[in-house]
Amino acid sequence: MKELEKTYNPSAIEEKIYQKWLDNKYFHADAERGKREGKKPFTIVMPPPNITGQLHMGHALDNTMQDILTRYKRMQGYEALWQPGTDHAAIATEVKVIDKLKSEGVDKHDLGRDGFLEKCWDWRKEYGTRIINQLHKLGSSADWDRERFTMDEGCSDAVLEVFCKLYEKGYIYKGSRIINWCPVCQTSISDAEVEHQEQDGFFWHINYPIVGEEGRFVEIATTRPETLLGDTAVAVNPEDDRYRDLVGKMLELPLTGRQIPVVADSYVDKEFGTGCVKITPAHDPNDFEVGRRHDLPELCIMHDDATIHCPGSKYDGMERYEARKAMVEDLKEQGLLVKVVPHSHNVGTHDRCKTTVEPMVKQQWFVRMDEMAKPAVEALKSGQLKFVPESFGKTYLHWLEGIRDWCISRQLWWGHRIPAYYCQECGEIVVAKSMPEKCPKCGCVHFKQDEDTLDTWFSSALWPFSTLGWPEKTEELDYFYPTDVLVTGYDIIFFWVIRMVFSGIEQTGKTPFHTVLIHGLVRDSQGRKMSKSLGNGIDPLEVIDKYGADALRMTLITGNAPGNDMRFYWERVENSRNFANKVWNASRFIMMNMEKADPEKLAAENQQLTMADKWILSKVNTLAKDVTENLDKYELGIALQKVYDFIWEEFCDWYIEMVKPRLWNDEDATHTAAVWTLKTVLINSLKLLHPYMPFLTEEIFCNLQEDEESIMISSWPEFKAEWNFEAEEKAVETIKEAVRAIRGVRTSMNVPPSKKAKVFVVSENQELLAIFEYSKVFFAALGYASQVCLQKDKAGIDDDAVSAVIPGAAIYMPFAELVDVAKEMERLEKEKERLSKELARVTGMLSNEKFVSKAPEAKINEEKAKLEKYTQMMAQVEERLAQLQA
RNA sequence: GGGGUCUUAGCUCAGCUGGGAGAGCAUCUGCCUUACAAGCAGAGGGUCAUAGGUUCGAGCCCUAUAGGCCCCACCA
Repeated sequence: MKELEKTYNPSAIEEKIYQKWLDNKYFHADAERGKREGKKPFTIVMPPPNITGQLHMGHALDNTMQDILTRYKRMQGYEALWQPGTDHAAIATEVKVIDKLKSEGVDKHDLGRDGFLEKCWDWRKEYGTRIINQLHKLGSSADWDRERFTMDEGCSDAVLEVFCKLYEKGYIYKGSRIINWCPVCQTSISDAEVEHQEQDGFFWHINYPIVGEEGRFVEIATTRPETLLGDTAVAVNPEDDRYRDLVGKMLELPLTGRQIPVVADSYVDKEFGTGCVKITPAHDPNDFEVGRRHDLPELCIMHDDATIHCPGSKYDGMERYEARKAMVEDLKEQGLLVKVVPHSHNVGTHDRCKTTVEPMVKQQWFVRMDEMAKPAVEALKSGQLKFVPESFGKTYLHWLEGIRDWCISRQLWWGHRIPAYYCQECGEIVVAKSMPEKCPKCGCVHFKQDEDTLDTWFSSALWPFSTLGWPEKTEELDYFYPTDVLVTGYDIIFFWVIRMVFSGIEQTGKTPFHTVLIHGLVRDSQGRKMSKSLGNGIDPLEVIDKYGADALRMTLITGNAPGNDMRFYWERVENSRNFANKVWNASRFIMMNMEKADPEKLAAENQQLTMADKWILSKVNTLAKDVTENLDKYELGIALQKVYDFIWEEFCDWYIEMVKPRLWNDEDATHTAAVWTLKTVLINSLKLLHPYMPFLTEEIFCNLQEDEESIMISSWPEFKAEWNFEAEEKAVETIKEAVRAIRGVRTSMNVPPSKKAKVFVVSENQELLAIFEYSKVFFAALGYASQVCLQKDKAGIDDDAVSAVIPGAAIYMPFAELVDVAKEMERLEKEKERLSKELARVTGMLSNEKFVSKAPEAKINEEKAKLEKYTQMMAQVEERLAQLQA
């Protein structure tokens, strides 16, 4: 057996251990093996990190949770697959590559499509594995042999398959609709990618002259005067008496000389603004709808970079805000600007670059959502899909119920190119997995593929099954799909979770996972979001470097409930590190004692277990049951807290201290039993801790047992009936209570630990005395006793001995020279007060007829037992007080 | 405008189906006791936001109020 260092040093072992795991293929899940051995599958698909990404705290949390679940299930005997991979991150990567090229003085268009894509693949080669390597440092036990990429061959096949199927079904269509346009990224984006930000702006009130009625105007109010150039009507509410006569009349659109009609549409709110709304169908989603209802022209007045497109006008070519300024000036000059009122309103921005989004009418590809949303809603309502915590199910439903068609085409080069081909002769659109041979309509053989690519989420929506080989009928798909749990942050429910659910149901007929485990954000110590611009981000790799991966993992899981944000404190990492060190040192102690033990005796089946041994076995047994239950309910934080409390308090602070006298005494007949129990309980604790702290537990587990290969492939502790010792549990609790009482008294009297005292335990309960008799060895040690005397009465105890009362017994310590009678009485009075409070509560309950008649019997009996206990203790305290007063 | 969520010790947060309020850090008091000072033994500290209600019993369930945070939303 190897001697352990005095303090745990994670950096010395983590890499070595991880390499061992990799070498032994412990992370590898195998469908064939699982089937052959009759194992149940357990599957998690890793949310694929972007190839542009670097490990941040969000990843660390997300992956730690997944790793805990995977390791737990693997130890339970499941064929556990944690399917990893990376995402091509269409727009994010394209932007990064463009930036890189820019720094080299190269423009994307200079390279051409193929040249640019080559640069993107170079990027992927260079950075695609960076984050994967960082995930290794965290201890992630994903099956790296199965690592996938959203643009690899298989995933791309899945994309083609889905696109073609949905197109045939009529769920994908190409159309001219209003979409969100990012003028900086020069692409359309989906609704989910638009962030609404409250901005201070103005309401410009403008008069539109009524044609043929000199001096009469319609006053409209707008927050975007520059879109005036695209107005093709003014709308009023049909119920609005003020403007009833105007409907059907023509207005002269200022600055353009064009004439536009007044239309009536119920969309207009009479109470808001002036009740007259300028309608710009090509640049506002609402106006677009109004325009379609009234068959209005859609006049596009902007270029893709958001400069004004208005040939023949002075504003042509101006930047949008510059044009606004100029137009307001001109309106003012013409006397058409009525007033300017400050007004704050929501502005849509692109979540990636924060540019104000420009709604535009463009030809784009869309996924029809109405039909596919229905089964996704049903999946949740029927319970096939469950969110943890449940409240996020409401978010999910709410979003699905209001869902609009999904714009999936992007004017980017990096991504899956849309498999639509246009006949060069007749313009026919053919959607197919590859370039068609000839046009089904005209027979022409020249085609041009659509220039656009797909939204990056189109491919990640297929991730749970595309990674398993779909659309091929692979063994993996058959065995591991549907997957079990999806772990992700609440910020990604709309983008990803919803799309995986409806895609999974549509393509495979099955909900892709039964549980979505949601976590929150890791914030800085002041509760702020960690961000690059604030510079407040904490690098997980730095934490691992300083304190070890296990400490980081533990910090991220402790004291956190699903779905809640958490704050990151270095103090908390220190605490985690301290715990790792505690486990380390306890193990070190145990190993030192194992060395001295007789290996043959230690290996024996029948150990001569003492009360204390049975107590701790019973405790670790219950712990295994509890932790399992909590893990099954995804209560990772609670489960860890229980392991922590058990190891630190019960095992280290109590049990180890209890067995020391036995270990130091070679003559003790139960010496080996003590070592055996230490080892057994430690091993079980390590196993329960392993999912959380894989490195530490592996290192100790293997040092402790040279014949064991890895804790990873050991079996998860299960509750054993033969380790259930209720009587011993109760007995040890009594001893602990006595020890605590003694320590309390000693501290309050400032007795130094070096000063031992004779301890008398007085009780009329023979059974109780027997327990103390049996526990004498460690009771004396823990209670700083020079000698323990057990007796039925107070014979031979000095009147001025210090005393304490526990249920069923009184404890006396003769500290003649130290006793301060006044202080002693004060303490007893305090105890009396406490007891009378308890008694009042219990008697109150028990004398309440309604309680007695309605509460469950177990509860009533529990209270009755307490009444007895407190009454008895009270009597002893009172007796002692009377004695001192005498 | 709609929805969600939170308010518990000085700080940050746990608290499972309702049955005597917990942790870490911080504070105070003793201890270098042969695994660990990254430690040990004690202690103090809470009208569980407020007001009602349901219940034998509420931190937990219901209603309202106040404050904080988040998400969604087409009010120009």
